[in-house]
Amino acid sequence: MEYALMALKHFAAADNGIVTAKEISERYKIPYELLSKILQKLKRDNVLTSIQGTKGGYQLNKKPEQIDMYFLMNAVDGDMGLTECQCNHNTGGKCTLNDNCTIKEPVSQMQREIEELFKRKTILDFV
Amino acid sequence: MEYALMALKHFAAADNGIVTAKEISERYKIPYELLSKILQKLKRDNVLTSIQGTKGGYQLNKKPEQIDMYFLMNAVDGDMGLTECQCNHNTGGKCTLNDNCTIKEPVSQMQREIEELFKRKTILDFV
DNA sequence: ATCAAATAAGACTAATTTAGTCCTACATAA
DNA sequence: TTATGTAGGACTAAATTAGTCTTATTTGAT
Repeated sequence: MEYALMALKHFAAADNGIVTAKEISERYKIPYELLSKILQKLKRDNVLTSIQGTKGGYQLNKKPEQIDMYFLMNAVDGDMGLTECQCNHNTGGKCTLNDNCTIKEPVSQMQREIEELFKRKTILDFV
Repeated sequence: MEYALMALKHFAAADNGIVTAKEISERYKIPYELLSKILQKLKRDNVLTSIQGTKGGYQLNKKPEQIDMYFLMNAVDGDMGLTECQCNHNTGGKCTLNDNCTIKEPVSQMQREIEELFKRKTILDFV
């Protein structure tokens, strides 16, 4: 996650310029292949666009203020959740405790509040 | 964490009564030894008191509204943090990226906001 | 005294997750 | 045709975590 944020901050500062994975990797001492994977995920979720070949690289596809932390965490780290069951709450989220869980409602309430907080934070807050 | 919350909800409902690990474990189908460990942690951090021997068990040591989620997560799951470096921020928190980290300030700002949210939530919200 | 029912706690296991590496394929500008 | 880039799958090693096993200790009751 921190790698994604640092990279996106860099893209935001580069202001629509094309930047390569190698540049970012060297500049911030982030393992190249690991960073590549992260940038590919960001591309897959349309946060970045990519240009292949020589003179290729990545480019922001959204304004910094349009990229929020909730979206980012789901894109980069996978579903985020307060508890096990809240993790996949948007993919049908099965609760392993089933009938025995006594805290479904307050937990999902809290999950909503966390999500709101994360949705309010955008890359703009990181530049 | 969910086990701790369910247990504490049960204690709150039992209203200062003594409850054994076995009771809770059977009632909610929580593995006995695992639950025991959790209750011991809660005791270690003075959320519960324990009474040994026959007729022993655990008892709430604070009012539900005095037990907040931030404290709880630290007690049960260990330090909680948005990022690696924020995890042990109260134990000197070393950042593995050192000088290369470009997002220290906004990350710790966000960490503070998360902590505030967690501190506002107490067991009272779960009963 | 002894027994049963409880907490206390350390050592261990198995499964999962995750950071990071390795390798190969493909795209493209010069 | 070559150098430089993205794309992506397979793999490894380390850390984490849920859960188990075992042993010790406390204490009320018979």
